[in-house]
Amino acid sequence: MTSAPLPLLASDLAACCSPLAGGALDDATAGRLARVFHALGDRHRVRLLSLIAAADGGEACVCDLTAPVGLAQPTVSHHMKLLVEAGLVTRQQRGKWAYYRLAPEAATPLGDMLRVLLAAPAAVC
Amino acid sequence: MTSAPLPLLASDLAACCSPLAGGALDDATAGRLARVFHALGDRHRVRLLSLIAAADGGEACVCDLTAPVGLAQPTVSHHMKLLVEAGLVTRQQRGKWAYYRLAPEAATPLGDMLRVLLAAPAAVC
DNA sequence: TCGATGCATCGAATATTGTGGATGCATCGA
DNA sequence: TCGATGCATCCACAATATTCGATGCATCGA
Repeated sequence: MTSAPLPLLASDLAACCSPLAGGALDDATAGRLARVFHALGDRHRVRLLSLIAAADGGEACVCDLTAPVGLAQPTVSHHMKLLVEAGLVTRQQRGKWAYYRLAPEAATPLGDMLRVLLAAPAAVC
Repeated sequence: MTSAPLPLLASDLAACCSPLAGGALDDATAGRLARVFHALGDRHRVRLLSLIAAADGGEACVCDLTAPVGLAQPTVSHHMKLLVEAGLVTRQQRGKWAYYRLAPEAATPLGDMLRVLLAAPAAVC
């Protein structure tokens, strides 16, 4: 994983959708998707995401998250950074606190799925 | 990543859905989801998946995949193993060839999304 | 102005992954 | 029976990720 504020869920993926090679995803598109999936490929990050989704007001600060996931504050901060870079979460600094909430641009298949999974994991069964 | 033929997409996730902690995913469920996402968190694997989806008859053998992704055969074999273990793909040995196809049990939010993404990446825009 | 608090970043140790050459096992056709 | 072919596994190396203590920067309340 490198960097780049990462587009992802919606808007910027628009820049992708280049000519498909025989119906299959081209490498660039695959790479973009993989970056989001990669961000979701850690149980702590999935947990963080769901904690935010379930949080009061749909937002949470790092201090709300460290205890539930059982990780140190710098570690949680690191994971949150990855989620933000993946475009899955937004960060808003309000005074002393940094509030995270699910990215709103998730009006995509991926976003739909996430909302379903995070809101009602029973639907997966 | 450890092992376990991994359940995933549908059926076995049924065993999950344990009592949710305050609306958030419990650790075990998060772990299960993360395992699937992790498998999708590599651009080559996303590519392999889409190549299979787009392949004639919906199935492909390793020999069909090495060239498009530009990886050596052992490497492709390794990635395919991960996809199978994640429950995203099934493997069927027919004579000399091993045929891979998308797992059918993908009648889940995750599966729906994958089908949309792989079939019509334009929908992501 | 000062101490306390919330977070991000840095740095370093450790653990996981991705990768492909070498190899071995089946299967197939001759 | 033999050589060729398709794959998986083994092994080792390089590249990445995860984790957290130490540290620094803001902000807040007194």
